[in-house]
Amino acid sequence: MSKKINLREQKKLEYRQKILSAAVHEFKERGFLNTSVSNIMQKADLGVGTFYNYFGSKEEVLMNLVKNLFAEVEEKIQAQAKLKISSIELLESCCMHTAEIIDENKFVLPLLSSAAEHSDKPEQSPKNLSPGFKEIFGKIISFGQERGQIRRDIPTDLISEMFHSIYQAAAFSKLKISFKENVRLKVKILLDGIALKNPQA
Amino acid sequence: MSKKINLREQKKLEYRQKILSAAVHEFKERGFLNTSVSNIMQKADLGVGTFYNYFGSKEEVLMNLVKNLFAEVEEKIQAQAKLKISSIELLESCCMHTAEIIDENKFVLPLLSSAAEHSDKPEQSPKNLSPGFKEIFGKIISFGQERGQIRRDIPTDLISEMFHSIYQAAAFSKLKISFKENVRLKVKILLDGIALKNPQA
Amino acid sequence: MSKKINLREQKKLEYRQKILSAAVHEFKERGFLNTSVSNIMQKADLGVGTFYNYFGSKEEVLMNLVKNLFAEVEEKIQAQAKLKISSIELLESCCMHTAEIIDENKFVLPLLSSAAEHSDKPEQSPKNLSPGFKEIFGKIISFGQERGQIRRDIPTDLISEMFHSIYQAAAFSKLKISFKENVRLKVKILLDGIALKNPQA
Amino acid sequence: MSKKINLREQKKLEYRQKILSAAVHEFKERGFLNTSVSNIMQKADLGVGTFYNYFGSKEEVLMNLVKNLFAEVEEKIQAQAKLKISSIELLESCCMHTAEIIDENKFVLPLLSSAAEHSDKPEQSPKNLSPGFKEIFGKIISFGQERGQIRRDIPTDLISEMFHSIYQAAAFSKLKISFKENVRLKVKILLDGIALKNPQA
DNA sequence: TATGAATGAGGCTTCATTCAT
DNA sequence: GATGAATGAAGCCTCATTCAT
Repeated sequence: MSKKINLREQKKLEYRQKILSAAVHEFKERGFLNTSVSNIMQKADLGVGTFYNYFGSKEEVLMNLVKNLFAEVEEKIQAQAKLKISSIELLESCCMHTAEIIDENKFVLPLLSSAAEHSDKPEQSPKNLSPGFKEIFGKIISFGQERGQIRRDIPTDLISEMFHSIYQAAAFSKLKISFKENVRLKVKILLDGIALKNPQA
Repeated sequence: MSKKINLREQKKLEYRQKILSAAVHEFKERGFLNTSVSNIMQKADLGVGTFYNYFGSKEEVLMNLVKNLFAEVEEKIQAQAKLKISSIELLESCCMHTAEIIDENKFVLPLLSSAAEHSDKPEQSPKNLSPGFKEIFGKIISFGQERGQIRRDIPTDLISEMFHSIYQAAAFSKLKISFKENVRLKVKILLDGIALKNPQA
Repeated sequence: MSKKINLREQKKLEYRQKILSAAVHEFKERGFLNTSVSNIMQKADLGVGTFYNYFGSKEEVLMNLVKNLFAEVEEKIQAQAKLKISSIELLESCCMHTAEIIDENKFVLPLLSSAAEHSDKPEQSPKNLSPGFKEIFGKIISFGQERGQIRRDIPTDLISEMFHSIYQAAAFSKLKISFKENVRLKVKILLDGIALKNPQA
Repeated sequence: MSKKINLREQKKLEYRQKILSAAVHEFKERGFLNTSVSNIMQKADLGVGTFYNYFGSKEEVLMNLVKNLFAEVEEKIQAQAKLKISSIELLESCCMHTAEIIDENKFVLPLLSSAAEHSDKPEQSPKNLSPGFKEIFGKIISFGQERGQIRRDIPTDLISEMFHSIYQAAAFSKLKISFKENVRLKVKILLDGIALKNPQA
């Protein structure tokens, strides 16, 4: 009995994963908007109807992917935060870890900024997840501001937004350098722009 | 005869303008994706079919709008460039002028980064216009780098890209401050990040 | 120019009529619920999309049909009302005229009572038209009550509802007699049930 | 062994009942058409597939419910029939008992007149059960006609049909009075319309 | 026998594009 | 050249029914 259930559950998980993978593949290949549920399920080698046993809509799939991404990012950052380094150094290191994770999932980024436009169901918009992104960096920044390592004449949110936009821009860059290098250099500028050279005692 | 032709030409221009204006209005109101050709032509008080005498697709309209915008931006910047100020000061002033123009046409911005996704005809993507944007800033930056006013350890393109992304991010910001103020503060950081404090002789 | 418009308008009317006719045919044949927009347009020999140039939904088509029916009924009744006869006689004669009209359009009747259940768009429910039906009879009845020709111990609305239900029931009757005869006999009973034998002076 | 079978039989009955109850609940709550097999089985806390071990379709469930209802109505009427009262009085009393039962199960009524429409399997239509309803009243009426208490110029079936339609109409009435009061008043009219005042010897 | 996930037909609707006038 | 109705592909989603476990 329990075996039976396990088998089923396992199959379910497997299918769910199959759909997610197919979705990622299609999103990467055709972009979110040009991907239809039918596309995804064809790739997944499953019936269209099956999709709706797992997700309510294409948007929901995306949200899932984004959520996972954020979870991963956050985890990495938590680990970094334990090290005894300056906020500036922490930000730099976090940025690079984040870049690494996003590098593998760049297709979600265009959506963070544009999906809102497409949907009649704003409550499902991935944009709602984006704050999570900024909050993480926001904490580090405001801590740095408190400790006098980061300038205080610019609102924390705004700085946070700049970090965020670096990923966006890098994801779409047509420059020849890699995503990660792109991020690295921009982060360098940004950190130079916000760091206080003579930290207050 | 020539007069008749002129009249016709004029009419054509007039219609074209009507369509462009209607498109701007609708894009602002409903967003690019939620605007249909029919929407535009209704607003323009013209037949749907007429649209296709002037443009090949909605995307093409957008491209036109973006082109015009860039022309306007460039003009402003050319004027600034004649003043005898440092590259940093020039960039700052150009950024604010640009912000002013974009502030009125924010609807094009989401498209600069995401429209590529929507279209089966990538050759028509507005993305192809985006370089124009960066080139303008690129010139100022590289001039500043030559004159030792701007750091040289970061490729010009990359810095240029950062300026670009500031507009993107500001256009979508949910922070309470205005678009222009948002841009102003970020430009401040960015300039601090790229300026060489002790210009080389 | 005006001719051109006329031609178009004519074509439009013709198509509209074509759709309505096809709808009636299909509704009769398969019932409202089992009829799809696609069914209708196939019968009408027109593209599916065309349907939406004329009507917003299947429900709207139905409403149109019902509206027309009511208009016809009302017209007949107005004519009768001018005759100098007792309310009872007037009701009888109106009922028969109504029966005649409905006889040709019985397929709408099931819908008057059941369509409400099917629709997520209650505001479009044909039920909202039904009142019109009862109001017409209501006026005659209440006038008869005032004049002492019809019993006053039963609310006008309720009597009105009974008339209405006679059509419903007759439309679905499996008895061998004709729709009109069915109505005639029931009306007879109903009138006997509501008539005051000795009209008050 | 026989015990085991009994247990199994019992379980089967229990499940069947569970499904029927769940169906009633859902039909009441969402209407017949908006209720899916899945809805019912969820409410019944059973697997969807199980449904098909007991019933062939949603329609079949409805038929069962209607059958039960009729059985209940008939039982009440049989009891009444034993009293020594006139056919008119008997009808009145039966009508009110019937009203009471139906009041609790109004959801079946729309279906008596419209369900036929929903199904591709007309042989399963609940309409086929409706006669049962009329037969019961038919007996009383024809007996009354024989005894000279009810007019003979109208076919028994037709009068019977009128009784039937009273329930239909009352179930859907939008008037403020209660279902039972609605029925009571209409029955009053109907009885006045069919009663012979001076019963023939 | 119970289960419930998979299935795909089928319904609705939108809209870019064509084409007869 | 302007018009706007016709078109049908394409997307979304629901749900009765099947079938492997």
